[in-house]
Amino acid sequence: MATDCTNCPLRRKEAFVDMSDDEAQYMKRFKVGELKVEADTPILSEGSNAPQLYTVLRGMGVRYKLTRDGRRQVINFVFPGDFLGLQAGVMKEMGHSVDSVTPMTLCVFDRSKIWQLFRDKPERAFDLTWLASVEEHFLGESLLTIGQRDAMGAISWALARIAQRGHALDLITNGAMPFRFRQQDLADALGLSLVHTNKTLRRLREQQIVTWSEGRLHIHDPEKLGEMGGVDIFTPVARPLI
Amino acid sequence: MATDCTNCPLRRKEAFVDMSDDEAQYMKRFKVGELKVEADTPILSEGSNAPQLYTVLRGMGVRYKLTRDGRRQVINFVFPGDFLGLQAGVMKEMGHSVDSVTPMTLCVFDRSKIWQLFRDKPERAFDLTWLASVEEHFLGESLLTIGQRDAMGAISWALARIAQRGHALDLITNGAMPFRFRQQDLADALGLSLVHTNKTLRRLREQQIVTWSEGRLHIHDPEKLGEMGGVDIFTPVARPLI
DNA sequence: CGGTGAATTGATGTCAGTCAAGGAGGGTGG
DNA sequence: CCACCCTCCTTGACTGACATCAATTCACCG
Repeated sequence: MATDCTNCPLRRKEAFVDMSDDEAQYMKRFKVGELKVEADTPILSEGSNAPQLYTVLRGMGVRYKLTRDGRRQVINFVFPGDFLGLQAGVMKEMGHSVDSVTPMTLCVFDRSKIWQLFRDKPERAFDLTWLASVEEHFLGESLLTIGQRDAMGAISWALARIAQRGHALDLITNGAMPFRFRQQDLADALGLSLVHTNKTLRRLREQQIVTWSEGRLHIHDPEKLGEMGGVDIFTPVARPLI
Repeated sequence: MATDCTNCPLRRKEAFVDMSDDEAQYMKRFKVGELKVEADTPILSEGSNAPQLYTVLRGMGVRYKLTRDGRRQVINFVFPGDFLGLQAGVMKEMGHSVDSVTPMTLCVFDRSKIWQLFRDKPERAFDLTWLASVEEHFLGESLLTIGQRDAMGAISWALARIAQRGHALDLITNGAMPFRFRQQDLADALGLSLVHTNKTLRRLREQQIVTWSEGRLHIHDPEKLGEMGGVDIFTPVARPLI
């Protein structure tokens, strides 16, 4: 039933650095199961100390934090191949929550085995640090965007990043990829209001750059989008798969 | 001349998780030297692949990124005990630049030895991942602040975090700590204009919460500041020292 | 003692937030 | 099968927090 790591469909995607058969074999022992969740389900919760770690096999979601007065900051969008729960794995607790947005399939790993991994497989331990660094790198870019760029620039950046990710994951067919988030999710990711996000998306649509409707993101002009967002859509960021 | 890791003055600070003598002994071999830089000196630069990694022994600095049009986003403030260059250590390149703001003393490590560390000292490798996670955790909080909070909330948060760090490092004497940054640095950290930052600081001063002048931060009302910023100043975040 | 960089303060402008209302689609139950 | 409700998207009008512009002060320094 569960997908065998050695046959993991994600392994061959351009989004990830190569994983040897040997490594896949090792990860197979590390994997304790598979979890399917439906859309809009909490997966990890901020402040908790989750006993399980996940790699996203299928589906999308959001990482987010909440303020005391209920405002939400989306940290980033979760795509297949993303590793969830690392913070709980090494620190005491999660710094953010994760919810599914579409139905998801998750590979489940046992948190208690993470230490084994550091002891037995330094290459994989290195990959974990690498992954944390990729995340840190990305968050720095988010910070730059939210702190310094205007709505048009911010939304271009976010959509370009998403398109880049979609491209690396082979999700794009006929210039479009599935993207079943709400405008509110994007607004919360960029610190913008829903209304202003909507109006900015309209401008991008009118300029024939991207159209986002009915859960699909049509990238009409990837070059333009990439240039506006400051992202090279066709050059994926190398990241290891856990 | 150079400080011996086993006698590192940072080890005993509350800011860091305990390091055994054994570990300190190991780090000593890992350390290749010490570097002194004066104020306002570039230390690492975004996009570069630094051959050396540093732990801050003394002094303060800023991590930052620049937009194409020259705007600057300060990622965070660098304090003693911070580890610089991890991104270059595991990925190809740095995601941000680092400049000194005061004179600094840096412990220098050789990037090429980082792999040895993963192979020989899994505990220390684990600490590296831990460190990256702490950083990620912090950046998530920054994102929440910049994206969702207003100027007063954001500045309170930033100053409370700084006070928390200062407290954990024993930098506070008579309710004040050295803080030789410019208002522009804080403004760039929070995505605010210099003018608005200045006016907000004035309000905090008038309310007898904090006073920042002549390179010193006087925290008159830590409870209030902590509450406004959503930070418990007297409970430091546990982080490993590398 | 002119020059430079930082802090400060007031005046003015604007980007984006908030408020409000309508429309489109989907689900449900009477 | 249609009325009702919900969620999400869309659009217009108004408002406000913060940006920008501009000028002054002060400290330091060669």
